[in-house]
Amino acid sequence: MSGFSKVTIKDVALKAEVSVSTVSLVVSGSTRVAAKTRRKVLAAIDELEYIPNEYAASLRKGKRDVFAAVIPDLNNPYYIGIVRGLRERCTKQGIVLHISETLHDYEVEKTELRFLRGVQTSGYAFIGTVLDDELIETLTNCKIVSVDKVYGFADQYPQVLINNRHCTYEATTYMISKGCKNIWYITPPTRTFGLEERLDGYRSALKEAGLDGEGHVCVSYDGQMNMIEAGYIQASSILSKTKPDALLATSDLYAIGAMRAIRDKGLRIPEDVSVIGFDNTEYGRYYQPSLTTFSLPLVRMGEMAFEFLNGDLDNKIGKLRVNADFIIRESVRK
Amino acid sequence: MSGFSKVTIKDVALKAEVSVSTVSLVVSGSTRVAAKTRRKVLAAIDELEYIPNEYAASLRKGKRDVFAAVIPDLNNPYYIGIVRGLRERCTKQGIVLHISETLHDYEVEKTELRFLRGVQTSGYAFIGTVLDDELIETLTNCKIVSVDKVYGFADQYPQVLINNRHCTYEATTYMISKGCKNIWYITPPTRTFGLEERLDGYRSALKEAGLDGEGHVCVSYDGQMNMIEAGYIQASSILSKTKPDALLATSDLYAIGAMRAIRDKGLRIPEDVSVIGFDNTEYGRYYQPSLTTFSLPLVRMGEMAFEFLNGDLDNKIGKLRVNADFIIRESVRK
DNA sequence: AGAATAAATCGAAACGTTTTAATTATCGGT
DNA sequence: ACCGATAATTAAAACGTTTCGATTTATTCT
Repeated sequence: MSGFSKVTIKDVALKAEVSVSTVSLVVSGSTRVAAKTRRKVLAAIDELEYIPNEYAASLRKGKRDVFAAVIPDLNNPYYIGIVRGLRERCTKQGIVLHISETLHDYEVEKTELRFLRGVQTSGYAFIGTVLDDELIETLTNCKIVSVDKVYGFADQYPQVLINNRHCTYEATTYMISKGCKNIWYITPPTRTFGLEERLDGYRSALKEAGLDGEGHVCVSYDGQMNMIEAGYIQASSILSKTKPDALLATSDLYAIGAMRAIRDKGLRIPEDVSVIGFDNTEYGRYYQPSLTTFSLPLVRMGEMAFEFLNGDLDNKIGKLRVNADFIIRESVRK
Repeated sequence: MSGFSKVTIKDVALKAEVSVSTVSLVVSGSTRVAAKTRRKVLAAIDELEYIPNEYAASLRKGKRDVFAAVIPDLNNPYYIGIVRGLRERCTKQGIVLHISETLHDYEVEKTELRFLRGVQTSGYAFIGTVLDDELIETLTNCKIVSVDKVYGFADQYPQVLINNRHCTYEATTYMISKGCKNIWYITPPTRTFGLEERLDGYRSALKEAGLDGEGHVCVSYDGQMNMIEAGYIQASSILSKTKPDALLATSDLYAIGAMRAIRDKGLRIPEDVSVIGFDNTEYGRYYQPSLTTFSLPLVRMGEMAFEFLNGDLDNKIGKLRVNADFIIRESVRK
């Protein structure tokens, strides 16, 4: 625990018999300081265990490089993958990444955003987050990128998106090709652009095959964080009113809940009902039967978000599409 | 996006026709300012969209209340639950919680810790993290608490622990009572105190029952982050060399991997082999068969960690035990 | 060797707050 | 209507850096 260290740059300067400015130069790795003095300073720093005060530095510099990853839920492996890509690049560049879990709670969003603005956060990655316009508008002097999902006036900001429409289209036609006729779709309320697209892909495929998809959507309730449970509830509700032979879910987590619901009804997967998820989680992969799903390049998506925030992709203000791979496993009938 | 706002306290003071100090007083919610002036200031703040600069404030105040949650892996629901309890309390108190994911990577640990010291982090919660002595020693002027697991000289710091020994003992005797005889235990390397205790509980139960437990441990490799896969690999290796009738795992995630391995061998759960996990994750709950496991008061544990850091539990420097509940479901034979 | 140039170092001013101590305004009691 | 006390306000110093421009020291070129 030790004492009240509080070693400042001044102490170092004193010990190294050199000016404060020189120490600062050394610390920031400037080249215009003689090797000999640098050594002296470094030695002093080492001995005194000097740690630069971030607050003072950032205050003077006018900003610190802080990026924020705003996600709804730490429990969703989907978000975590993206965050990981973001974080790796951040630490590589000495940028601090602050992770904000909002739980879709307005109060939390507000306080987190307040803090983030206070520390002059220069880059915000909103991941699967729908933010109040009012809240978004308070963000000034910074870069914003939206990953996969999207808030109200999102078109003002760059987005990294997956080929949503194509995925659900492919999944649905795949099921149809295996003989499924009564295909239901489990999704949260589609207030977001990405989810809208997914729904659209699903419907198009049904329509093309001459099947009716209008009623075959089951929306889980808003703000539901316990996703597996939500999937269970939604699937149960479907099963109680009809006899589907296929379920398509916008998340592996929904799918896992759904599979359990199917089993609880005494039905078999995939013989009686086929299931397809989304995200290629470890959970789906090791479930029994293993889950057919889409694999998203999550880490890469996080990296792309970083590149936007970091100005590497500067002028390309627009959507950046990323491909999801269809992973065929055991949960759809042969 | 807008311009270069950069509204400072000075601007507010100017607009409200009042001194800088008064604005500061208002912002910090002091009572010694007249209602009339307060209104004026508040109006100015509102109009100018003033956001206090955290850096300046913290620099002046000497510290900001920042706590850190250091965890190895964001993908483990176990850690996330604890973090959530911690975070809730933090935001309630206006304390910022910085989440550090280390992936057990020394370099990451070092840079994260460096940043955290720079922002004068006053409380560190190490969750499931084994930190280098050298690294820990650099932490000064702050509170430290260790949750569930423990590093080298941990006894200097308070810990919140679960009743590990009791859990594994109970799980093992339970399996024995159901007729299991060849019970294996899947655990990561037991460098940590908590895991040591768990192993001990398992061994005691076996010994008491006159069974040999010495060889019946399967250690997954170090630093393995993909826990389900690790469980799968370890269980496969067990199954290839012997014919266990029960598997006990230190995490639901290991157990899920193990269950899949068992199935892949053509064996049934629980008829051929029983499985018990740890942590009571959603995944285990909805798996088929649902997983018998231990439910930990994760959120409460996070809250307790907070209380230590916040000084609420001040003098009690020691271990704080928390009970885990045995959740009996379908994965153990009747 | 001396002037001109380059390299290394330094002093001091800022960055935007909080806080202490001092100043000014307000109030209750006579 | 005045005094003392209390409430409200303020000026100015400090927090620990970075950075600009200036100064000193070393190097190069004639």
